[in-house]
Amino acid sequence: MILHADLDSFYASVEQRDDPALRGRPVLVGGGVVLAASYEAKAFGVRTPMSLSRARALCPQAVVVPPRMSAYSAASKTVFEVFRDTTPIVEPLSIDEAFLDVDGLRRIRGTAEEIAHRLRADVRSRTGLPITVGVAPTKFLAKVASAVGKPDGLLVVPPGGELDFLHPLPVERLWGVGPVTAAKLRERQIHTVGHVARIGEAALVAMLGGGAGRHLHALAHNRDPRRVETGRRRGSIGAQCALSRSRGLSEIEAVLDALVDRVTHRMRRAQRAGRTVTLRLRFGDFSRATRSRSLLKATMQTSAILRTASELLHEAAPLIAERGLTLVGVAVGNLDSDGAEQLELPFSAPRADGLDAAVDRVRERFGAASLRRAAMVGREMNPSVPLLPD
DNA sequence: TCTGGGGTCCTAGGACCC
DNA sequence: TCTGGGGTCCTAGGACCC
Repeated sequence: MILHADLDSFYASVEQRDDPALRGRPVLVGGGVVLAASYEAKAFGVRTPMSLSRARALCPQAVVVPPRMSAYSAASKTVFEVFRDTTPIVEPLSIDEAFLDVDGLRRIRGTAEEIAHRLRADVRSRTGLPITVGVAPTKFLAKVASAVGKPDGLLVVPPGGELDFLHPLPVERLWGVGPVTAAKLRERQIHTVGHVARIGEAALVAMLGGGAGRHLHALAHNRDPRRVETGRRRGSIGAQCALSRSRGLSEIEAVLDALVDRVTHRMRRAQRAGRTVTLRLRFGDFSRATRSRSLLKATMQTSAILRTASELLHEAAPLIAERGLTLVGVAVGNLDSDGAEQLELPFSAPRADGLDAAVDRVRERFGAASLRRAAMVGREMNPSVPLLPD
């Protein structure tokens, strides 16, 4: 059985924990937008992400507090310690939720339900925060169960009872159904998960495309073979900033400079180098665009990443002049996947067999594309390195 | 419903390679 | 000289998640 553990209104709960005056009252955490709302505020229809002005209109008596990210990080750290004390197989999903695999613990720790019960009590006593746990045979169903069990609850879907639980739920409960897909389904009078399960895979594929169609068909039948995976690493690190008024290119460059600085600082702290720089843009009409470029070699150097981001920005200048910019962001991806670490590996091994054998090893291990890249990197660092025959 | 900041995954075409 | 099938990588966009 799999547990999905999800803290309730995480940021708002931390605020209520740390300031007794906020307990029992509607609390909104946010700046321009609601990042979290306490259950007292949700009762008035406040949701995330909703503009703060609209949230105040719905719930005038709400207390608004600015976010304190360091407090939330600290609370999250303690919660994940409780998770890892429960089972070594923990897969974090975000700052406030994770999957836990408790198969194999039965003889020492009891049934999944007993473990979940204790987990909730441990989180409560060690952090003072409410948490909801869903228990089910699959990841997907455990996540649905925790959503249905909120707030401060425990919901177990017993083996054999999966479809009875799942089929009456609205289609929006399916993982991967957002506003666009929900609208397409509702257009065809499909409102429940049970209905999705009945209409057949071919019809879903025709409606939503191959990937999404097969995915939803499988979930609606509770077919989800994914294991709880430990040790997953992020694929990208980024930062972005909404712009309240239109600015000239030089002002945007200054913002970009600060964003790149933030990103590379985080990359160095995480010891990750990246090879693909992506510039994210959002315009006055809320349309979006991305521009990206892959470097020859993974880097975490501010200068190299800023230079690339700046080039991309100038290439997008006509688009920005035409539509006006409301958000700029930068992300670095391809983290450590194909960069310096791998390219250096075959050459650092002791070798008496010379360059040709090393070239063969690189080709065999990483493919021709990496070999070309290695050759280019080599020439960049030392132009006297001969060009390799392919 | 007038929209923050951090991410993931999928699709699709074109370049290039064997 | 022309052709094909299979594969990787790059770029861009889009939907979705918390």
